[in-house]
Amino acid sequence: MQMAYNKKLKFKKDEIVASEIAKALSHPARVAIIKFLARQKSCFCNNIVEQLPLAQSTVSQHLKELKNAGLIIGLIDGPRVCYCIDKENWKKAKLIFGGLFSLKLNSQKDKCCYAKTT
Amino acid sequence: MQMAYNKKLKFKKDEIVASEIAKALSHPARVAIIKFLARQKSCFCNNIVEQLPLAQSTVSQHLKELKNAGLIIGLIDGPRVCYCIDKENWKKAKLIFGGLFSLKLNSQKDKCCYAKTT
DNA sequence: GTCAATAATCGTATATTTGCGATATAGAAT
DNA sequence: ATTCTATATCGCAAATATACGATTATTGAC
Repeated sequence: MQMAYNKKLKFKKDEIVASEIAKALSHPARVAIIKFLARQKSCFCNNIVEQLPLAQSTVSQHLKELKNAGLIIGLIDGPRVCYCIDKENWKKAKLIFGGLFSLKLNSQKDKCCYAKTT
Repeated sequence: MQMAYNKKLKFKKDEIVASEIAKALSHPARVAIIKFLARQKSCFCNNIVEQLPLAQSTVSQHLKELKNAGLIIGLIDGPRVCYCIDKENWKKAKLIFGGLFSLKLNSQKDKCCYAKTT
């Protein structure tokens, strides 16, 4: 799971962490899974598969990615697996993204962005 | 820029929009660029290149992706290009992600997630 | 005009992601 | 034990992403 040429390690920790959460949410299926898990009480794997226009094996892969990113937890319940959002990590992710989107934007009128668009 | 086998279109609009913003932020270089632009008054392209451990052509590609996602704007200023955050769209992105991370999580104790971890 | 500087694009190599069918695994039911 | 169900993993193909050097296009300075 390494980035091409391993450039990832040259970035700051917080930038890497934020990008990893973003990557976990960078596919509509994974966004859909998160939304589904948030509102469902029952969250067996097969319920998730039913919700998505993808094959079971593909959904399983997306679940694995969300699990690796720490956003969800999978728990064995008899022959099935029950998935749910990892509330602890979800809270952390919320804080990280909240921080990113709350960056105070400097007014740049006096320096640039006053010419024609590319 | 199509998803494999074009499955993207089978998802809901809001899920696609959220995933596209997430994808734009799914690389540490692009997170770093956003953070840099937020705090800088001068935001010429070469300033951004200096900040990153990547070649000019690679940075240019990352800028293009952020531009395509609508998160930044590039404006010609003489021989240079000045980049800045698209405040309007940034606000929208903030709302979309805010909405996602503010999903009320149902308590799932009574239905699942009480067994051993996978 | 020529030259230098800036940034985008092209071409290419490599890595990663996405997707599916087939198979494997594990537990439940019989 | 056999069978069924649920899910993960494997193997493969196609699509995308990442990265760089080389080239191109544009502008400004001379």
